Amino acid sequence: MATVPRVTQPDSLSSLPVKGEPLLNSTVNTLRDRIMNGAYSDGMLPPQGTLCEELGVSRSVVREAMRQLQSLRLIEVSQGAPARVLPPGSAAMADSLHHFMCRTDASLTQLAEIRLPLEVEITGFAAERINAEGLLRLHIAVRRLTEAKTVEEQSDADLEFHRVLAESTGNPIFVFLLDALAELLRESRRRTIGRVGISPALAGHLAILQAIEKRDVKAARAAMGEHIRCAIRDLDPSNVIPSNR
Amino acid sequence: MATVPRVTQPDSLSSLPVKGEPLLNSTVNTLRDRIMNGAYSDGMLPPQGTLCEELGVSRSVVREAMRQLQSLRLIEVSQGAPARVLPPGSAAMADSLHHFMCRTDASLTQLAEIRLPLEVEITGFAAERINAEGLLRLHIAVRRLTEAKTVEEQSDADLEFHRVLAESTGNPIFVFLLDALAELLRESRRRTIGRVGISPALAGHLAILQAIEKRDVKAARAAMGEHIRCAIRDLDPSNVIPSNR
DNA sequence: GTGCACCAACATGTCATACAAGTTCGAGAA
DNA sequence: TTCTCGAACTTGTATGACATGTTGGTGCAC
Repeated sequence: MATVPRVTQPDSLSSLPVKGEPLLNSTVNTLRDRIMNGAYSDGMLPPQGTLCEELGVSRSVVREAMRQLQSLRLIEVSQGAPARVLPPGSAAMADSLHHFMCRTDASLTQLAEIRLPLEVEITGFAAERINAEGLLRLHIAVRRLTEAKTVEEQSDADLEFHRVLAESTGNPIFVFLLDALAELLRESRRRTIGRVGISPALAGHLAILQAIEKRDVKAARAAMGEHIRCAIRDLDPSNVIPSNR
Repeated sequence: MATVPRVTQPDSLSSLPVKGEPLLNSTVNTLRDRIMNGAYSDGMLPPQGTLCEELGVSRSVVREAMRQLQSLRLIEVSQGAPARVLPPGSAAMADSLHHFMCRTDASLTQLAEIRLPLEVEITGFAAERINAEGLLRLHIAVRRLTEAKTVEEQSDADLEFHRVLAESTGNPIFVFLLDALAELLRESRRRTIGRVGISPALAGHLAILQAIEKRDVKAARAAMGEHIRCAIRDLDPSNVIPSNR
């Protein structure tokens, strides 16, 4: 791939203490930079006591900093064991989206309105870029959907199909965004499948797969558009997203 | 508008202490629920000491909980003054997107690949749903772009145009997502404008505005698609997003 | 009376210490 | 060899103390 602008982590100067800035801020920045730069590549953070000595701050500051990193989903802390670095994922984004929707009274229908263009675009790229392995995974996902016994399995197979498409774009941000949306639509989707069955989803997936195999971008986009619009129609108005995690 | 599924905050039971769960978790949940439910509607949280008594926990716990809410961008804390509730915004999402892009080496070009379908869809909805006030604001934004002296003003006018379109969809999630993307593309856009001038942006905006005034959804979408693709072409490969906030 | 400077009360930031509770891992028993 | 158990380590919570920043009112100067 050609040289392309990247989101980089400039030389981390954040360690040097800034006068007037709370100690906590620089501590958070230092730890975040270390994590982003791949220090702690074994996934284990040093114990809080060690960090205190290294950074020259008290355990309160280290603890509060780690709490922030925990909410950012950069690390996971549990009592007794040292904190672990989490792999990059969509959980943080799902959190922020969830909070936003709760506080602005946005509806699931409006969320699906965002999903539509994303999935359509993903499908278009996938039709252009998918490789043999991706096609195989799509076939497997379709088969899993037909053979799934429980609603849980059906929902998983459905999600897997869309995820393979997103991965086939070669653009990780598509996967990231789709995951975040899926997280919020998860419960809703499960109930929809339980109510209307898998027929609509299966028909949609087959049409999409067929178009993709022909490398027909236009038809693939159209099929996905229809598939999503159909899913929106089937949205159960009583479905809500639970606020607890 | 019809009755539609909403993201709701179910009756907050999270206050009841769960055995084995760290005190901190329930404290975070309690405070978050209170904020989401509109307690503290004056925007001011009680002092930490008061919260300690109310929740029956020590100040350490309250402080760590507030740190988490701070990283979630739900509150803002500053020394000396009590913490304030922040209005819902896209900052948290921009954070998570930023972290994800840093850790996965995603490029700005890939980010723009996501922006394309979103903006096109937004423009389509805007062409259908925009009202007189929205049209007026679009005209003003175009005029501001032509009359802007500094790169800063140009960049602002550019952003304003896209923001009005997003707001015209009536779907707050579009605004939310676009804001988060814009935050990351901000520096890049500024440099692009400084390098290639406003002519391409201005031409694009005019074409879009013209199509929207005719309520021509197809033409509006096409014009926005061309506009964004043009912006992607002009992306300066040397542009990077700074990691500090 | 009006406006300013200043100070007291208050709130948060940071530190130190102590103990409770959970995890890990090796020594020793079966 | 395998299982059990406990010591050492690590995080969770509480408390008290002091530093630093903010707020609002008092009282002086004009």
